[in-house]
Amino acid sequence: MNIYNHYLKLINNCVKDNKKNLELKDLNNFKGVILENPPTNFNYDFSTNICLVLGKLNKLNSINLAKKIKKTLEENIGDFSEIEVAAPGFLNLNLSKKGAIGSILKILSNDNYGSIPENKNYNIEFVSANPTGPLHVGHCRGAVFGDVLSNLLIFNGNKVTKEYYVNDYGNQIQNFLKSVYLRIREIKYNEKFTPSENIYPGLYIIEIAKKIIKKTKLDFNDYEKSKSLLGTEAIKSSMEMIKEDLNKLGIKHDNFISERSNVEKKLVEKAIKKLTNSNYVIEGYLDPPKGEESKNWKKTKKLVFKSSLFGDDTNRALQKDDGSWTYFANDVAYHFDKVSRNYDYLIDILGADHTGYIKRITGAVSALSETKTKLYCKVCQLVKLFKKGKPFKMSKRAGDFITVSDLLNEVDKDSIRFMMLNRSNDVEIDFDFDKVLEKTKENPVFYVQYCYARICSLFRTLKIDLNELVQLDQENFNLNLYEKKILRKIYEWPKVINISSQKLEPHRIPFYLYDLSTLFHAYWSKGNENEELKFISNGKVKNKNTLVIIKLISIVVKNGMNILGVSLPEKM
RNA sequence: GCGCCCUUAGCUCAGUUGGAUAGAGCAUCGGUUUUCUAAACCGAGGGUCGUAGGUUCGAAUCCUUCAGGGCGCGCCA
Repeated sequence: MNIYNHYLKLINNCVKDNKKNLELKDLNNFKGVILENPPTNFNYDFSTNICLVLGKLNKLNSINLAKKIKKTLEENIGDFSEIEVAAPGFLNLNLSKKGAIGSILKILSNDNYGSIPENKNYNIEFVSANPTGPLHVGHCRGAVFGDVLSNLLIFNGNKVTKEYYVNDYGNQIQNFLKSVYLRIREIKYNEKFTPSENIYPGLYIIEIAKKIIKKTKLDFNDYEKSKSLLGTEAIKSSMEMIKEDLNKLGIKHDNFISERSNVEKKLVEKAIKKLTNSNYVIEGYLDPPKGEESKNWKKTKKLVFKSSLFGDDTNRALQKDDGSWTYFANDVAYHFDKVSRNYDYLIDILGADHTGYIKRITGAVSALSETKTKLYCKVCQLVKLFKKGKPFKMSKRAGDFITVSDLLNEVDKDSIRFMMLNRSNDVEIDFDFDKVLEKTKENPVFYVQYCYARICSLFRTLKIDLNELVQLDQENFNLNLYEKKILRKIYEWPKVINISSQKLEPHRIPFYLYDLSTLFHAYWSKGNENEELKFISNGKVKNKNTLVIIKLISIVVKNGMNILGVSLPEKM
């Protein structure tokens, strides 16, 4: 239920019906006409630019047109109590008692107020961290982002498959397995472990090694012979760590797709065959890489994807020199698999360092699906850690990077989730440990949670179940300024959801919830200054309608926090 | 050199898909509590929306130029 859309339609239809009287020839399907919340100091429920848009289209003076449309609306729509013409041709409108009651009842009658049913089928791939160790903070942002985006899309009635692509194939995995092997030798045979360029120094490898020693009876005297078992056990053990961390963050994927098994299923060949048939893949040569001089580059003939057709700088190799598949080739195969599973949309959540990858992979999806499936790539920028205002460095080489579990030891899940979303994904986050731990207004999570806790406390005092239906007092319906402001904010909620899901930008939700909470806290505090504005007197609510407005806040806050996956304590 | 992202108050950032007098938080200064939870509220100051053009009734938002910052630019994943 979107109140703006409801009244916009009503207004548009009314104008259409009175087209002749209004001397309008061209309506252009009301393109660009909007109804929205006016700037706060105007004290109107809605404002519309209809006269500006139609005036321009029909070469009429906007103010004169506005005066006429005002009259027409007053004669035909009973829901407005007041319509103001404002320069340069805006119409500001206030809902009548009947109109306001109608909107409130509509909101109350809808369990998922704000939801805009789309009924599409999405696949969203996120995290997909290499199974070579635990998650670090960098993964955390994409993880939360993907999860919340999924929640948002589900809230809008879509089917969403949350997927993790397990990169259990390729050189990084080989390095990882070698590292585990060396650690096993260290423990079992007291061999000195010396980190080198391709060997992972991280101490977590020791834990994995211990686990594998305990679990198997192999002697680990020959790397080649141990490799297959190492492969399954070490990767399994990594994935367990990763899943545990995700679980602590409240994230659960539906599918884990293995790169290795895609390769073994010959999916790569199938995908490439399709692309070859449609002439997107050719056998050819690539130019040497730009940027830095590379030492080992050789010009060899190989299979190449024509990603330059899709705006990429250059075509991309599908094979390495030795003829084996590149990471990209395997990823093309994976996306071919996704395309063939018939989703309406694919979404990939990427880290900032993968920006350059977008054109080739969206190109591949476009080619593989014959432009039927659209892939959206969303990039999350870096998270910079701060402690007591100072940057908190982590070095991957030394293996002392900060893991998600380190983070979770200090900061609770709710704060992490909220903070990771309290920025646009295009902007770097300064994540300050100390600020997140604060229980003040400076920490937005607590501020919103506190708002809900206060509402719960209010209902507790009144001995009314927050989940019960609260009746409006229609006879004495009269909202004060605070309530009107809150109600106007409540009207905005479906719009926030709409834009967030259309632009795949969930960060709008925490900002909105914060604003809504501010209005509530302000209203609440008025009771301290003025006894009249207290909600309760002698254990009973003074005005049922106030209670309904507060109930509306609780509905929206609850829906919003559910999407964010942040808990809402009833008492704080 | 090329591609993507960013540039809005002293600091960190929003900005409703082109609308009215550009908004929050922090910081600074000043005020509010025998409470329906002060973990809160109220007030004040603070802006050439990076630059220069263009599009139009109207631009922080769209187009172009330039400047500054970040990320990326193997057949690594």
